[in-house]
Amino acid sequence: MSSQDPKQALFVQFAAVAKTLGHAHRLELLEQLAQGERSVEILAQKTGLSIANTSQHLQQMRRAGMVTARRAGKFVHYRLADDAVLELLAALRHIAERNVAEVERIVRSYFNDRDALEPVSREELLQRSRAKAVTVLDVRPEDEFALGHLPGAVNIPLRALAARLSELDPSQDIVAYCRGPYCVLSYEAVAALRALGFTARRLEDGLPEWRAAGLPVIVGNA
Amino acid sequence: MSSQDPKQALFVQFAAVAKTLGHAHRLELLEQLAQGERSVEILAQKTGLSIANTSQHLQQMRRAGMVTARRAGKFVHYRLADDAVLELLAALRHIAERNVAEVERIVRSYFNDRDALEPVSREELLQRSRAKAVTVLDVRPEDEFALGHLPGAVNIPLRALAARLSELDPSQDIVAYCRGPYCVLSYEAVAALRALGFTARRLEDGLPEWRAAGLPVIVGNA
DNA sequence: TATATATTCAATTATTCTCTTGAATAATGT
DNA sequence: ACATTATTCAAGAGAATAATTGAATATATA
Repeated sequence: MSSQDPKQALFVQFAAVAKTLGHAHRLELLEQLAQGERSVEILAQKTGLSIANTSQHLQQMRRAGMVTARRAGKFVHYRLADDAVLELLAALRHIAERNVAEVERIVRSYFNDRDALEPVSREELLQRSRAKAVTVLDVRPEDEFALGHLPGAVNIPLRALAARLSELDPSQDIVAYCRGPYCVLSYEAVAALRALGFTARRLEDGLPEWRAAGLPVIVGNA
Repeated sequence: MSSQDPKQALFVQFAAVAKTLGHAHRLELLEQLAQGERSVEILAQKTGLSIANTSQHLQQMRRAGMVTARRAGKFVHYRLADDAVLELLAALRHIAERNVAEVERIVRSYFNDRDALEPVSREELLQRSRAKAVTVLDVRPEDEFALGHLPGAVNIPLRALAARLSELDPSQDIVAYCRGPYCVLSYEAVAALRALGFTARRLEDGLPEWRAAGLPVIVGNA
């Protein structure tokens, strides 16, 4: 299979890895896997794909070394193979943000409209959180929260937010976070909370990036 | 074009950028562009692709925001759009090296055989080069050297090495470099020089990574 | 051992991508 | 204006990929 030129042979391999990122469904699966280890069934349910389709995409990513699989009883659990996957995704985002007009348009028209404020940096949140000077709000679904979350975070999924406002202290600043840079949940949450008079901002990025930065995470049971 | 869900719309865009890396020819074009700005014709010649095919691949990368083009007279010069492209390529390499068996096999069977020694780090080379305690040898073709090279480097393309040994001081250590991590030129050069009794090692990575690290580069005229 | 469940495999169809060819465009020089 | 050169465009054949379906495999439970 490998050509005479080893560099060519390597480029073919690298291209195969890159090809794996070249599909929106797979990027969405990777965003889910960045939250933690998950079974095929749950991934299919979260993404709205069929089980067979989900399985095929996962296997393709496994062949490319992007994810690994582990069998536990009836279930096969997938996870990211490497922290470099997050770096790869971050670099992909940077290029698209800075050089693709359509991406700038989407980000401006949707995300900037909803939150003109700078996000809170991880360092700032860490300090304020240790000083108990802030409410850390995780707006992801319960199961993702259970898989791992920020120390001291309160979990109110976006869909339940309106019904559970009483759990939030109106006198304290709120910092909301969710799955990652373009997860809409925290944007929606912050917009809703501000409209209700709360002082709310978003954390930069999400849990996977917090974890990748080596900051403390409360790890739950799969 | 963009779906209701802005995240989905962004994933489609990110996937389009990634798809662009999913072809060995385009990775090779990017390696060339990492040396500096180049015209379509020269890129076609360096890669052995037809002009039309080269042009199409370049335009695809331009649409994805990976490269930019600039017209100068009859020629259109392409260059990398962003330093993040190098980061993206580095992350791609890391994942493939660490998780794809075939890549490990190629690297071991070709590159490790040729050079079991650790490469010289950029920092080490910078110090020894300033102290004039080392010969810095650029084994790329003349035109790539002219586009930009390390300070104080001597340019002897690999193909001319055997004929121009007299230009090298046998009493001084040699550090060879070329286009990047898997450019075979410096591996071949080091192997050949060692066989002739020289003390020779490779620089880690190549010129693009040296430049990306913010280290000094002698820039030539395009 | 028989049955249920989670996942993967295999085959099919529709779609997309690659490369080639020849023509079109854009700038230069006569 | 005309020919020349560099690049891009457009169209088509052939190859690769994506999603769907139903069958097959592997594990757990009765």
